[in-house]
Amino acid sequence: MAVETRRRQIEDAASALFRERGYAATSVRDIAQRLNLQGGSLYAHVSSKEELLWSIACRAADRFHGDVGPLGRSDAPASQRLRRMIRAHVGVVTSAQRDAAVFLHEWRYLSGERRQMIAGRRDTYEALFRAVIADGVTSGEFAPTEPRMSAMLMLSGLNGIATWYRPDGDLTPDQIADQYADLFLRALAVPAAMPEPHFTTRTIT
Amino acid sequence: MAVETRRRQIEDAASALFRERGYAATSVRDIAQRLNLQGGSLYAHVSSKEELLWSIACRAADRFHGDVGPLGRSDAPASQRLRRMIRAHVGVVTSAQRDAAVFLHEWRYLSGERRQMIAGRRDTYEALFRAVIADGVTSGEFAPTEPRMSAMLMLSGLNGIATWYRPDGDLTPDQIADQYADLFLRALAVPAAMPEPHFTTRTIT
DNA sequence: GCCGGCCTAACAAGCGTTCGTTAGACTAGA
DNA sequence: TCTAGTCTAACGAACGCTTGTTAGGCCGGC
Repeated sequence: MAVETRRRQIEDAASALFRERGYAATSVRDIAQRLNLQGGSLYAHVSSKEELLWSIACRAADRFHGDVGPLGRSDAPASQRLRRMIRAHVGVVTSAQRDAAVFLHEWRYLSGERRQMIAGRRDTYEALFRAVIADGVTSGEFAPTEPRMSAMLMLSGLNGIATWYRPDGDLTPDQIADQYADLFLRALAVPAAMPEPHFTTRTIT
Repeated sequence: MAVETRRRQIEDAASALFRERGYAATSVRDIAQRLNLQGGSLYAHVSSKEELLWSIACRAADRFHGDVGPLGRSDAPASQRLRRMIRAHVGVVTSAQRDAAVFLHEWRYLSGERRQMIAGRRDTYEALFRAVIADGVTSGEFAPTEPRMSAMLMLSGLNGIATWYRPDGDLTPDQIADQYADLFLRALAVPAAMPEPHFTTRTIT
């Protein structure tokens, strides 16, 4: 309990510092100082600096997959799924901003197996967006496009939010998400010139 | 001459390493090793590690502003300017990939005045995109949108290319740029459903 | 013979991590 | 109720190593 709490405090302080200064530029003593501890004292709760990074990256990955994954696997129309995913993704990025930034940018300082694991979860997550876009294309909801590229574009854009979002800014996460979703969905929409004969046009290969 | 060349070699090696491992995780000895030198020997050509980072960030900033800036300030229609800017930006990102990545991600390890200078050039560059989008909106070429957000989205997407682009991949920079431009311009386009009446619709695309 | 370019050697500072120790709180037994 | 034992959380010093940087000397080409 008290141990658990302390551990969380350490992870939170580390998460903030890793985001502010980067993993390599943050020392164990920096983290300890935020909690008014000595450097060595952290090792009662943590087995190494890298394991700390690993924990933070994992809990961020959990949130992304947990919040966004199910929305992508529902059987709603692709455009609807996509909009919901975008909203959820922006939700994670803004509410767990520090963790998200660590997951997105600092994971590469992990080594070996741990690094591969996070890379794998990243890939799986990206594949989720690719799949929904591909679904929309084959169902005729979206204009033909290279899902690989549009998904990368979308995720780069969404992840950029973690860089510039400020909780005290004048835009709520949902406002941002909706505007982004509008832009993306318009980018993917089939040109209205010759409107599709409405719904269940699943037959396009 | 020989000095200039050596200096360039050092900058290039440093640029590659800063991109691969990050500035803080790259040691002066690492850089020297790439050129079969001893760590201390670099200091005949370089006054500090940070000055090296500064040089690399500057030359990247020069390329972005030099290649893209003029295109944004021409008096062509906004959509045309934007497409050209995107192509040029992707050109820089792919042809000076390492420098660009350093400019985009490692500049924050600069301190004091130098850091502010690069941040300023970044802001100016972003403002260029915002301005073109705003132009397009007021001229009726683009649907009403928040230029701040659409510009951030665009730049996040374009800069993400620096992360995943591989010169030996199966997409040329121009192909990537065109696909991205298509997506962006469709996202910004005024809905064709009820076309604007007047405004001398200068042909888009 | 000078001088640019590189070497080796050293420097102080800081790194992640370990370890013996301690202060305080809790618990059990007499 | 005292006391002995145990547990926890942290200290603070030290370890071996790496960091950025400096200094002095050697060598080859003008």
